[in-house]
Amino acid sequence: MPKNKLLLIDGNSIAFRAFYAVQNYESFKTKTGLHTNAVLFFNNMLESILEKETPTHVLIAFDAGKTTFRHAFFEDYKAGRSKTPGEFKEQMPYIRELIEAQGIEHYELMDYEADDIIGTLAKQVASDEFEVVVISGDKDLTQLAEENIRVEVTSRGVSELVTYTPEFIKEKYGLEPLQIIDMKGLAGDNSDNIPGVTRVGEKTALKLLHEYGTVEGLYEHIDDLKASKMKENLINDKEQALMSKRLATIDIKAPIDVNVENLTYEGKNLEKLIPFYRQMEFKQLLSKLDTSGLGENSEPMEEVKYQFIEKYEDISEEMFGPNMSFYVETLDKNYHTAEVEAVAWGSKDTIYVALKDEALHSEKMKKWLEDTNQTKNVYDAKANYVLLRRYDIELSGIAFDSLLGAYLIDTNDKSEDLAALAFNHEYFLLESDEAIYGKGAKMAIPEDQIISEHLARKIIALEYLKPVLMEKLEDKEQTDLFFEMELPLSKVLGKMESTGITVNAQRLQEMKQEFAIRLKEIEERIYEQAGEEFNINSPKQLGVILFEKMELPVIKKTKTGYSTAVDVLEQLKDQAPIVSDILDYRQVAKIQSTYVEGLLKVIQSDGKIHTRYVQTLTQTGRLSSVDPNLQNIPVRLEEGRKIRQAFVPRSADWQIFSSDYSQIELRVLADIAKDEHMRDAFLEGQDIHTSTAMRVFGVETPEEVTGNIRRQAKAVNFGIVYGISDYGLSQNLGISRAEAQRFIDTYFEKYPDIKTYMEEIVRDAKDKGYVETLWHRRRYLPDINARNFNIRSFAERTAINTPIQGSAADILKIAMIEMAKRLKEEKMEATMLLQVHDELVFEAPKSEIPKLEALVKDVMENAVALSVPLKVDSSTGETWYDAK
DNA sequence: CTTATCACG
DNA sequence: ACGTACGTGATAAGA
Repeated sequence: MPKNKLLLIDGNSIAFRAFYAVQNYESFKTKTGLHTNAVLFFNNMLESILEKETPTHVLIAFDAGKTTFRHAFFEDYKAGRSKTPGEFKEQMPYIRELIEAQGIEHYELMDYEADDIIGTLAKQVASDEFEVVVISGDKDLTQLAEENIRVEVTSRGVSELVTYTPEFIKEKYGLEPLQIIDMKGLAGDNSDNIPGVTRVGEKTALKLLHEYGTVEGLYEHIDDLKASKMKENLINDKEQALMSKRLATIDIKAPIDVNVENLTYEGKNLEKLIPFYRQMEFKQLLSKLDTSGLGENSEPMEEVKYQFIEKYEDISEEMFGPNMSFYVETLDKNYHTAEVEAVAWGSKDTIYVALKDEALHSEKMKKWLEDTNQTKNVYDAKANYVLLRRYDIELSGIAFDSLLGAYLIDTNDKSEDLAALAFNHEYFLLESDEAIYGKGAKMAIPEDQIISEHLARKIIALEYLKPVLMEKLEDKEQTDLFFEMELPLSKVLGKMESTGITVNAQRLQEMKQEFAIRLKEIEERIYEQAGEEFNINSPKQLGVILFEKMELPVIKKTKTGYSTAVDVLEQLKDQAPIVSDILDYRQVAKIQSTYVEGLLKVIQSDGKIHTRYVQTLTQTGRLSSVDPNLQNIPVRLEEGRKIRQAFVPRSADWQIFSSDYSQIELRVLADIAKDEHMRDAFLEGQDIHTSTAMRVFGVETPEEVTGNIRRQAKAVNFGIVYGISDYGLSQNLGISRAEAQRFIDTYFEKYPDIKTYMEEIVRDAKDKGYVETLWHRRRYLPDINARNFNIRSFAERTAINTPIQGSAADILKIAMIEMAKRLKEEKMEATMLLQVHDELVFEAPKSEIPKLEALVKDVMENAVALSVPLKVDSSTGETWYDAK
């Protein structure tokens, strides 16, 4: 019969170590703002110990009561400890809950410490039949070590354990385990405020104990010691030494009421652990749990039933119907070029799977996908629109998209695939793509049956998700946002992505040559001034040259060394001409590598660039653009702006047309905050920054507003939108903080409604835990009640900014949908190409431009009705550069 | 795979 | 007193 093994864990000390296992515990937090770092690391540590020790019995002991029997003879026991942080305290109840869910007993005894419970039980139980393992973050426990008691002490946070057996203690200190108490008696312990003997530390104590064995032994022979300061101290502190020893002695006769037979460990309690992990938002841990046998979404899955389609000719009309789910698998994220690995469709009990793109060659499939009345339920509608278009299929009749739905429900959802998304919505039956295909270099297609089953299960997950997500959308009043805005938009965006924008590669090649020559020139000048060659692109090497070799003053540092960012270099420009050259080099090198070479690399065989808009990423509702990013093509500096000359219309007699909203965020703010002064300025068509300048700086007429004053007012307006701070504004304007604060004070005095809005939205966010746009797009702000000033302030600024930036994003989305509709109705050739947050870019036959201009203006300005007018500025040109 | 830098709204 | 503006993506270095 295998030996029994009792695991005894010091709950308090491990919890404490777990809490301090990470520096920044603010990033471990639930949506409602509860910290979870200690719970998480406690859990991880517990699991790793259980796995390593495979105990038959487990108990976790906790301290209880404010005073223990130790306080009875030493008031100041554990005094002077810094207060435990509230972020730690709030997690203690959850740690107990975790322990229960892990299927483990915990115990505490009034006025006793965990040490005493552990000591008593360990000594009771340890025998040749029962091995005992003690886990603690505290070395005190090592006094318990004996033949059948092993003590493990954490080191380096909670990641490693050091084993204390009698042999180890002998080797390390030359002591028996029990002499650990004598060592504490003499040397004391700062953390528990055990005094020990004055000026005696670990080293002296060891020396004395090697000689005399115990504290008592030492005092018996105290007269043998040579006269010394130490001897005096020992004599003076005799009582204190004896008391200290008593304090450090673990009570192995505590009146505990625990029977080891009740401590058997039989594994996790999944019924408790799953909801608990969910509450803690431990998604990683959840996904690793074996959830088989737990309710209907986690029933052990017998083999999934599906019909395997060998050849597209085998596809028949009976295989299709309305209200089915559809899924196309690609391994590469870029659906413009990705190869199709498998296609699946069907409903809960009838599922069809075909490998590769076989199914997409079926005319019946095409007919079903294109039929608006044959509704389909998908994951990532936009990807499907674009990908199917490559097979000459115009997807239509999309009734639901789980990816889009989950994003609206929680913009924070970082699910990498359908399995993770489903998991977040209580569906546990789908394996992750990573588990099926692997990742990185090891990514590969498994055998036919594995991938087919995986796809079939995806269909089941999609069928499950639709009603679940719909209900959640309804709860949040987001059904309109979903069905009227995001879902129609996905079709419009898909069209734009498929269309792509024509790029003049030759123009880019010319620029590449020119820039290469210029870089060479600047490079040589830099090397000459530096007196050596080095990698200018390396901030590290550049820092050495500028701040060590050339001894320029260090203005700012980064975590890793000297900062060489623009604002720093700008300040150093006058001190050494090399700095200007470096700035030039940086500017040109950026344009060359990111834009000229970067764009050349992504021109497809059709001579166009096809970006992908990520519709489910930003926290505010904006789009983002990847592969390549076409939303950050240079415009501010002439040098870079020339890149836009390479963006051209599809044919010679067409033109590029661009329209952008003027001051859309400030208009949205004026509307949301109901500020009459700002609203009047917009209603009267005034220049908003001039108007702000007049009010804030007390200028009588617009003519008197100088360029500089307007610039400052503009910075204040920007600051307002971002959730202003004196520091931020002072940095931006290069003024003092006090001055910046005066600007802000005056601004709020002149625009009291803006001030009220900011206060109200922050209060509202603290109250509800989230903020919303005008169209109910929601962003949760778990940090809004954080105790840490910086973290809380950041959340407060976000609360101010998100409804503004987000509502502006909503407006452009509405305009885009309407624009696509009108272009179709009017049967125009003009095509929408790009969206850059407040700007839409089109291409159109020259002859159509006047009509397009009127139409775009009408659609954009009337997309929504705010209490202030919306205004657009438009321009046309032979290239994107010329449309300015 | 993280850090610093810099491009855009 | 605390130390920052809001939202993104791509590139090159250097662990």
